[in-house]
Amino acid sequence: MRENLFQIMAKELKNLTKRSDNYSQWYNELVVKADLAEQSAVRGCMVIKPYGYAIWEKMQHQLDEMFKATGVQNAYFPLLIPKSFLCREAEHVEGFAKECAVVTHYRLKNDPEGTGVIVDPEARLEEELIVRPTSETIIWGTYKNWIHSYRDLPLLINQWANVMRWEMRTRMFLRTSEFLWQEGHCAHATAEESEARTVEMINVYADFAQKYMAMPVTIGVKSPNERFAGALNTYSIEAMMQDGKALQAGTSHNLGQNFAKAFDVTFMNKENKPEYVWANSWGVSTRLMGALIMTHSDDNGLVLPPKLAPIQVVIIPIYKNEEGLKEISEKVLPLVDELKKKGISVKYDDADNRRPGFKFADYELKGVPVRLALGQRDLENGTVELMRRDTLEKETLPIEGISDKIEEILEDIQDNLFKKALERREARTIEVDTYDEFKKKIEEGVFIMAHWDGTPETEEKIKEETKATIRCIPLEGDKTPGVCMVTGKPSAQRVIFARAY
RNA sequence: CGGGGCGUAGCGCAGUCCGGUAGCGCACCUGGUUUGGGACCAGGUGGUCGCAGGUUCGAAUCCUGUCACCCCGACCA
Repeated sequence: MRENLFQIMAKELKNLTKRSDNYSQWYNELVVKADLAEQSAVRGCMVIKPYGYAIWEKMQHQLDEMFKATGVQNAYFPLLIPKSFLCREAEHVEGFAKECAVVTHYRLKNDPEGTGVIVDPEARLEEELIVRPTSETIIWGTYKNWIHSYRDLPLLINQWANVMRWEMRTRMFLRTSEFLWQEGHCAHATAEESEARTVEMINVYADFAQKYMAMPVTIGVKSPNERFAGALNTYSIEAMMQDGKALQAGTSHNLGQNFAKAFDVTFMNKENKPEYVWANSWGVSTRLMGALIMTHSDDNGLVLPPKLAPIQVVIIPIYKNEEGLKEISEKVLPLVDELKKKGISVKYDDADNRRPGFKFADYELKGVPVRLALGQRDLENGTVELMRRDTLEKETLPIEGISDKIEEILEDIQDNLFKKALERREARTIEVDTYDEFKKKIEEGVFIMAHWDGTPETEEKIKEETKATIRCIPLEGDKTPGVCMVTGKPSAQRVIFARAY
C-alpha cells in the first residue's frame, strides 16, 4: 500500500545523490503535493494551481522589469498561425513540423446518427491554422507592415503567451504540451546590433537565474545540433539539477536575416537603399518552475528562494483555547504589520482546523523560507521560535527586533541557496580527456568538460553511445586548446557534456 | 511508433490466478476530547469496478475488442 509523500521520500529517496532512479517520481509527487500543479485531462497538459501560479507571477514580474530596463515593450500576437506562414522559413518548419497541433475546422454540429456532436465536415478551413509552437512566423509576418525605415529600428517587442508543442513525452513544468512563456522578438538595422542584443538578453536570463532563482547557470553557445530551427546561432543558459542532469533554462537566438528574407521585411537605410533587417528572439518558460523545484528542493518538499517565494514568512500560533489565541494574536498582528511595511510577504495562519504540527509540515512542503511559531511559553518569555527552510535549523529568539533579524535571514537564505547549488555543481563538474573515462563518468550524473572537434558527427556519435549531448560551449572560463577525446582532431576549448532533460 | 505497467470512492490501493453480498487507508460530514512536529475516539456520506461486446444461473474477476493514462526508449528551440 502506498503511504504518504513523507514516508515515500524518507524510505526511497533518502540520499539526494542516489536519487536519479526515482528522481522523476520524486519530482512529480513534489509538484502535486506542494500544490503547484496537476496533470490535466488534456494529454500532456497541466493545470497550474494558485500557489504554483503565484510563483510564476513573481518570476514574470521580475523578468518584465528587467526586460523593460533594456527598452523592450510588451505586445500580443495571435494564437493561430496560418500554415503558409509557418512554411516560409525552411529550417524553421522542419524543426517544428513534427509537433504541431492543427486547427482544420471551425464548427461542430449535432451527430445525425446519435447523441452528442461531431465536427461538421462542411466547415473545413480553406487553410489550416497551426496552434503556435513559437511565434517567429506570425510576428515577422506582422513586422513586415511595421518596418519601413531605419527610423523604425530597433523594434524591441516581447510577448507573454502560451504555446503548444505536441511532444511525445511530457513532464510537468519541464516539457508540457502547452506551456507559458515569454518570447522576445527584436529587429535591428545591423548584424552587430542584433548580435549584441542576443547576448544582452542571455545575460539578463543569467542574472535572473542567479540573483532571483539562486540557480547557478553557465552561459554558452549551442552546438549546431542543438541550435534553434532557423537560427544562425543560439545562446543558452544551462543549469545542473540535483541528479546531475542538465536543464536548458533559457535561450537567445541570433536569427540573422533568415526571417527577414522569408517574410520580406526590409527597411530604407540612410542612403535610401533597401536592406533586410537583422533579427533575434529569446525566451524562457514555465520550465523555470521545474528548474527552481529541482535545484533546491529536499525530501521535506519545496525550498523556495525568498525573492520568489509567494509567502516569505509564515507565523503559526500555538494555543489551547480562544483566549490563548487572542493573546497571541495581540502580539503577532503588530509584527505582521511591521514585516509588511518592510515589503516582506507574511502569512499569519491562525486557522483552527489544523494543528500546529500539520501546519509546520505543510509550509515546509510549500517551501516557505522562514517560519515563526509562537505559543504560551513564548508569551511568557518574550520570545519566538524561528525556523529557516534551507537548513531546517530552529532557534528561539527575543521577539523584540525580530523583524530586522528576519530581513537579514531572508537575505542569508537567498545567498546560501545559491552557494549550495554552486558548490554542488562544482563538485560534480569534472574534466575528462579520454573517451573511455567519459563513458564511465557520465553514468555518475556529472557535467563533463571535454575537448570536441567541433563536428556534428562526433557529437552525434557521443550522443548515441552515451546519451550525453553538448550542453553548450561556455563563453567564459578556460579557453585552452586541446585534442578531441574521440577523434584526436584539434579542439579550440573544452565544452560541457551532460545528460539533459 | 516499439517494450513494460496500470485503469476499482475525491486521492492512494487490495481484491483478478481459483467467478458467488464492493473492500481498506487518507480525505470529507456529525459529535466529543485535543492543540510546542502531520491528533484521537465513536458514528456517517460517497462506486455504472475505463468503455463495448461475449461466455455463465451469476463477471471487478474468464474471453474478444477498444480507449485512456504512467514508466523506459525513439522524439524534444
